[in-house]
Amino acid sequence: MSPHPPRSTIADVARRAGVSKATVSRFLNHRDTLLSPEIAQRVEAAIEALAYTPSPMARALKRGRSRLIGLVVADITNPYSVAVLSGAEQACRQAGYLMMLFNLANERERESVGLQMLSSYQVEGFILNTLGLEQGAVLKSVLQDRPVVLVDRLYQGLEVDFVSLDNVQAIDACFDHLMAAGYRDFLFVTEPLGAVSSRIERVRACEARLAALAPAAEGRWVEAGADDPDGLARALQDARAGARRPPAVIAANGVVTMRIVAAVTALGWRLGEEIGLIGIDDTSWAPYVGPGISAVAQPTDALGSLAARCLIERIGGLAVPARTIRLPGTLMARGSTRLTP
Amino acid sequence: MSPHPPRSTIADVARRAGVSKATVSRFLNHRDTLLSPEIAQRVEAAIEALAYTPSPMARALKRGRSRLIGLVVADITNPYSVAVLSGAEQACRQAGYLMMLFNLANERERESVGLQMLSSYQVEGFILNTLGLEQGAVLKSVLQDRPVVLVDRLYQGLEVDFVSLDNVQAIDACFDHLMAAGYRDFLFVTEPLGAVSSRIERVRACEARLAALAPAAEGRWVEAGADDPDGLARALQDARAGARRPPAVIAANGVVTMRIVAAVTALGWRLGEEIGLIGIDDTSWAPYVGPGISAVAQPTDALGSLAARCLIERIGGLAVPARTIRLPGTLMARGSTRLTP
DNA sequence: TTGTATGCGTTATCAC
DNA sequence: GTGATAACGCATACAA
Repeated sequence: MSPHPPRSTIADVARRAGVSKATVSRFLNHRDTLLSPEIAQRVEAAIEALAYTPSPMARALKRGRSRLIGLVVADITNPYSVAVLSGAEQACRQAGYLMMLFNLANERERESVGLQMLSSYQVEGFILNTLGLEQGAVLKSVLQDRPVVLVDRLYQGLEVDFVSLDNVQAIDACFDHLMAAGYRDFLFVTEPLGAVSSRIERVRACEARLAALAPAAEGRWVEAGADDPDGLARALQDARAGARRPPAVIAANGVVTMRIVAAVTALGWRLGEEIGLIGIDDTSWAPYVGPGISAVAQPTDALGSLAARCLIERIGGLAVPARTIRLPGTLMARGSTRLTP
Repeated sequence: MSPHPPRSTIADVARRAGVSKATVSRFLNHRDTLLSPEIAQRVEAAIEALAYTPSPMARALKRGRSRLIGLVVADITNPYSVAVLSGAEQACRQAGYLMMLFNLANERERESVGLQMLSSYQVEGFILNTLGLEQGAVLKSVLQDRPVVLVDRLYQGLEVDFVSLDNVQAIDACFDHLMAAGYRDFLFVTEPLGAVSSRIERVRACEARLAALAPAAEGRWVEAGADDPDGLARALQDARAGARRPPAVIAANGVVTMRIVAAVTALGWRLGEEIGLIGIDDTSWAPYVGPGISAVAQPTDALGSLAARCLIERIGGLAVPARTIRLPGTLMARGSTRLTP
């Protein structure tokens, strides 16, 4: 008695139905055409009886196509990544693809490993949301001309479809809201820029808007890593010190928003009183921290499903130039930007 | 010119190195033994030159073993799931396994689909954190005697390794802390019980403790689904109405904690003043909502990596009776349970 | 120590 | 319409 009652194969089905393997295969793949109803019946019954399921592995080996899509995320701990992932996964599933996930856990050494791994599983395409440090050339070789779509982060020298938040619109929305609320002194806080395009874009958008607003309003930006909470606290204090009225802080994403909340709490300040706060990424907790934290919600679901759809189109053979899709964010005004003069 | 420069295979390597395919295969699998250094050199060089990577698919097909582990999570949107996943993924990786993820998105129809899918990819074992509604018998058939370890949620009629928070200890820790803080009136809030064993265990632990504490303390428990915020609000009001001093609410998990925070906010109450709150699951935002929310932190990383390790032991052939591993939680005391009489 | 041959579960190309 | 048969990329029993 074998411990693993081995899965039934196409051969088993063929035997039981009294037909050839080829016929069973035809039933599986071209059920509609080329099959006499009587035989189809028998095959179907045999499949049913044996609880037969095709082996995607063998199928992929033979066909060269795996019905697999590879997703690389920078950090699955980030709710943004998960939200995008959910959207993408749904779209993939609807199109009959399965998603293989590779999480970088923010370690850039893992980037090429992940790509290799996914690649070796014959994924038909990649959705990438990575650290962006790999060289374009290296990247291209492991990608092997398979379709790629980038989410949120652009790769230098890789001209492929790109789906992302409209960072300029999002930053502008923050400033519009803040100006209307009466704020005139600003501090933009981002994670260390590195080579991450979305971070850079947001900073640039911020600088541009600040330049346009001067001299009615003024501000600057700082990087705040996880390792230096004191630096962030000092930056906040400086912002307050140099301002006539409460300044407003703009957080580049949800992670930074949390760090700012921590710093503000440590300083004993109240959001919306001593300091204003708005951030990109609307998190589940934003409404309940302090007086509620204002935020620009990203259309994460749409981003994910669009990315998947673009990729699947490419896999299907679509050959148009690289597309860039920018989706607008939605401003959620809450107490943290209700300036009380 | 073909669009996909096809990946090089073992045959290409063999040709380039001037050896047989078998030799290359030996180099790959038994590098240490059975190989003359000179030939090994040549093979290695060829592999390098061609950037050859073995096809895990073909390998799995031949060997019957895929080096894949299937993980089914109830809801990837839940940070608890992600945290466990991270821990498990790391352990798998260290042991040379790749994890295939299937997210149920809380839809129970997907449960059997997911199992089938993973199963068809020849995963060598399963880590399951599911909705728990599938029949044991059905389950067994798709599992096909492959090793399984359950995380957080027990399956009726499936005697396999199980890794989870020590729910009794966690609930007791809550009560100990709450009693010490001076609370005497309690309300335990859980997601609808359904067939989810962890929810049931926590309620039972709560009932037991309440019974032991009576009549010095008293309380009850309620289910609070996402669809009925009013019901939760009423339950909270009832709890306050019937109590001499502020009652304490115990949330069965992070999701419920968030719902309670929303309800308390809507009622205009302050945590730690009109009402106490402690919850299982220490979330990133817990320290920053109101005066900070007390919580019992789950050792999510350890849970995940233990689950993976157990599974890998089983895959390796370990044949001991089903093990049950319960890890203690860690109480984080914050402002929400600082009773101010 | 190395090469030859076979088969893993499929699909595709031929015949019939 | 349907059935042999080869091939996908690899690992292994066996022969040399």
